[in-house]
Amino acid sequence: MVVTLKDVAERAGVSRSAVSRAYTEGASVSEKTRKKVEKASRELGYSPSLIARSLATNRTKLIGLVANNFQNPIFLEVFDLYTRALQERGLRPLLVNLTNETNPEHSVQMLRQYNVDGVIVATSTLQPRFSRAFKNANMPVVHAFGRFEQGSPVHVVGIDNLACGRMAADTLMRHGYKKIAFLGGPQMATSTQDRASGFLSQLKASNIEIADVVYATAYNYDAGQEAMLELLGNQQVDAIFCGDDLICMGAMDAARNNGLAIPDDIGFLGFNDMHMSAWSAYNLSTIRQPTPDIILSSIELVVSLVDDPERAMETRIFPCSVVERGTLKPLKP
Amino acid sequence: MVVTLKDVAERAGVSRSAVSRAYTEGASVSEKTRKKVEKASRELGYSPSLIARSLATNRTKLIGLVANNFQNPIFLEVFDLYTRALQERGLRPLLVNLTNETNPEHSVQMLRQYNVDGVIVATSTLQPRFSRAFKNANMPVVHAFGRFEQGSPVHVVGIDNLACGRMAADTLMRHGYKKIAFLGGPQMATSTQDRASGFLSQLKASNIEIADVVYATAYNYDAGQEAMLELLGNQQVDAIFCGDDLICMGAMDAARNNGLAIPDDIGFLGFNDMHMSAWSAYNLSTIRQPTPDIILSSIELVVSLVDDPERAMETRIFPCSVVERGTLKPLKP
DNA sequence: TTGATTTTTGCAACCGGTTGCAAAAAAAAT
DNA sequence: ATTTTTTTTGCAACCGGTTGCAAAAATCAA
Repeated sequence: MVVTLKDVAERAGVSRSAVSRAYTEGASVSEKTRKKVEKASRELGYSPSLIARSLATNRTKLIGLVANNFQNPIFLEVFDLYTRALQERGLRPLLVNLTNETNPEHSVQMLRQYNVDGVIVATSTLQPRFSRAFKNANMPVVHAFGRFEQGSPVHVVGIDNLACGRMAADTLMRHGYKKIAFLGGPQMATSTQDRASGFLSQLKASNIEIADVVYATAYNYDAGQEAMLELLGNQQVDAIFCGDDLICMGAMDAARNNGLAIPDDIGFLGFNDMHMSAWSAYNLSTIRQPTPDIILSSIELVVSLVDDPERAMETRIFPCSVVERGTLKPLKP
Repeated sequence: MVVTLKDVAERAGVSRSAVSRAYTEGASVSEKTRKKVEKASRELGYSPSLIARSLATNRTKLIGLVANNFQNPIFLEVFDLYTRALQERGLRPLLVNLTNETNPEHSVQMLRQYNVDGVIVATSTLQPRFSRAFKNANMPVVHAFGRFEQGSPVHVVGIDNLACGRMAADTLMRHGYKKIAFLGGPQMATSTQDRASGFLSQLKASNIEIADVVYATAYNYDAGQEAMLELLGNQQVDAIFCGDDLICMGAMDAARNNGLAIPDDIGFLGFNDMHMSAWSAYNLSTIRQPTPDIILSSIELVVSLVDDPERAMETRIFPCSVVERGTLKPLKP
């Protein structure tokens, strides 16, 4: 039924090892036998079984891609980049959806059963105990979009959320806003905490008192809308820094539904610069996170970790930048 | 280093077969040895290797999930549902990104190397030769969101796009529109062709002449916007049926940017009912595709195909429905 | 031509499980 | 207590590859 190494070997009149070697980069085979093997396998339509190879080599070419937010379109961009970049390197993503999962052991189990070569945790909202659990199970793990901190037990590739918070504060002040609020993502997410803390400290440093701080319950549109309604119930504000573009869109729609004009009555600054932020219905000024850089770098890192698990702990931080669009009033001259 | 069957067997004082059987549903083991095995593997932290099991059983529990559109957020909803539903059944999705891929053999290669148990092609824009190539490579394959047609060589789960096109026409006429245009997705997609053809035939049956027909070059926002600009250059229309919600949003924004009010100057009817369609910035009237039903059904089908590859060819069609929101003027009384 | 050196090859064991088969043990029937 | 039947167990082969090692073949040097 299915063509195996043995069939090819017989047809080519060589040993099984010879066939195996013909398919192994840098193995010791003469040009003559390689040609014979190639011919035979072409005629038979042979393609080697990665499963069998995995068993022998203890390498599966599978990378666990762990995510827990399938509501935010930014993650479609993330998956797109990951799948393509992994594919190009001959690796395959094994997608693990941790929405509503609370027990790290389950996920460890899943990934270990498939013997993944490495794990990339691609989210900023998963509790650190998950990546730590993978680490403890002896898998090479990289936390992409994770928190940047000293002495982290896992490799991190991401951004400096504190610096980004400060950048957001500077941007709003530069645009002349005074009554500034923060509308963050879920409060237990480290990204939210850091963005908030950088933002608040920078305002304080300029002697501007924060007008309000609210947190959305999730990184999605509905939660943004709800949080904005809560905020509107409080005192007047003239600008809001949102912890995420999607949340920001929810907030903007809530503001408009309450008769507020953007940016005349109220300014918005988002975070991420997802594709949709450029849509004219939002035209969102935002802080861009260099997603492709983070993704590529996290792949490089996890790949190198496979060959050298004891590699020195590393955190790679990429700079963010402000993207000016239409949700902030023009700069003071 | 890693705990194997043998280690557990030794510790439990039984044979390797006994351990294997303890982990196999319905195998012949006494309660006593099962307990011994459980205890030993708990103490050792054993978890069986699916790779090794796959080699022996010729079942990998991997399902190839083939997609080619990572720009349309509807696919994030699709991935979410697939990953969770597969996960619940002890299966894992192997995500294959076919953006820009033109050679079916490449994808066949990939999936065969990993010995996937089955393949779900989840897209309406992939050329049929791809799913046929999988089929020819002897993999159980289901085309979700595929074209419904007699004598299809692969199993299909989806909707009747012709009927949906007619439903769209009826809806627009019911709302009193007369100068109606069609703004489709890519013209070579079967879904586009069928929606167009059902739509046009139904208008003709009511003696309404179609005002214009244009096609977006991709199922995404930018393409929708461009196509709308093209359409605006032609004669006046008062309502548009778009072949996809995302395209529709692009078109709506283009219309608004040209000073048109929705639905007073121009009405829009979308397709899919993605989450975003309910956002107040669009509040899109649309035709709902029962995505969860299609996904669950396609999983059931591919799973049953694994055990019975010769199963009679089947096409499962789910009904669509109209979701009335705010982009069509109110019904005539 | 002969001997030394390098390259290529095949054997056989191994990766970590599953499973058909026959023997052993347990349970039921006589 | 003995025989028959049923259940449980271990042996050994197998799934489809890889790889260390020693033998064989090819190449080079003298």
